[in-house]
Amino acid sequence: MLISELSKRTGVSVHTLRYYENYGLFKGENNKTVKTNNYKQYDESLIEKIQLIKEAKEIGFTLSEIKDLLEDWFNHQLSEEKKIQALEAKIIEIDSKITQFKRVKKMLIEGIQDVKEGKC
Amino acid sequence: MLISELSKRTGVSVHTLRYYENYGLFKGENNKTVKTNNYKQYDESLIEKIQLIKEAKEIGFTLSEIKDLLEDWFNHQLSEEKKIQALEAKIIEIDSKITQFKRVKKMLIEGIQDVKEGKC
DNA sequence: TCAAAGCATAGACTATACTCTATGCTTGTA
DNA sequence: TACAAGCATAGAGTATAGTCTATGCTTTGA
Repeated sequence: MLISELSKRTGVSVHTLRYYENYGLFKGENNKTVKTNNYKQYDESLIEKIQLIKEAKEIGFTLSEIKDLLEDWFNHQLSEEKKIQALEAKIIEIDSKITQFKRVKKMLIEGIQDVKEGKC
Repeated sequence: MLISELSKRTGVSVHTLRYYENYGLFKGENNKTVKTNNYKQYDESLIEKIQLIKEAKEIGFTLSEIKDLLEDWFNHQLSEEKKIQALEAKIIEIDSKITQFKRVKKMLIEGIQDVKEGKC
């Protein structure tokens, strides 16, 4: 598919998709059978990849982190073991982030208590 | 205390503290008994407040969001009920963020499965 | 007492992640 | 076939959150 379809199907603007592509998060391919233009083709599998990028960004991962993860994940040179290590490292990061969220939640709950006791 | 002590005790640089103060996250007071300078005094209670700012930032809250929350929380004009509402709203946001984290975690776990099955 | 360290304000600079504009070529449709 | 819409690259502009520099006054300690 071309970039505008990718944009429609992922909900990410064409501009942003181009930015991501230049950043190195994914790559479209020039269709070599067509010589009159240099339009890029984007693979069906990118839809899922871009959904992951969106979600990862929303939970605060930087593009740089996402890039590193994707590069490991889809690197055919990398051993299965190394890929799993990269993914597991991210899962551990997520777990510690969740812990941090719970800590802030606790602070806010304590804040509610303080307000109820007229301490604020 | 003066700003450098506040910096040491919170681990936030003097520059960043000034940035936060100008942003409106908290306020130091000029000591009116001293007329030779305009050094600002920072209250002991700010330490906890700044810890909260740090944690909230680390979990992805913007300074603008943090400002709004603190303004409600420590606004003496605001009713107890409204304060609790503001705090509860943030707690709900945190819960939905945690859900989102778990969703990304699930994606990564599925990624590990795919790698193990040779799908990547 | 005088120099270093600390305080204040103001403004310039940086990084990240977009977002938009300009320009030019290609494609598709009335 | 003409012209709007789509594609591409390049580069400028924006918002957030710092981070740093300049300047000048004040305090403190050898």
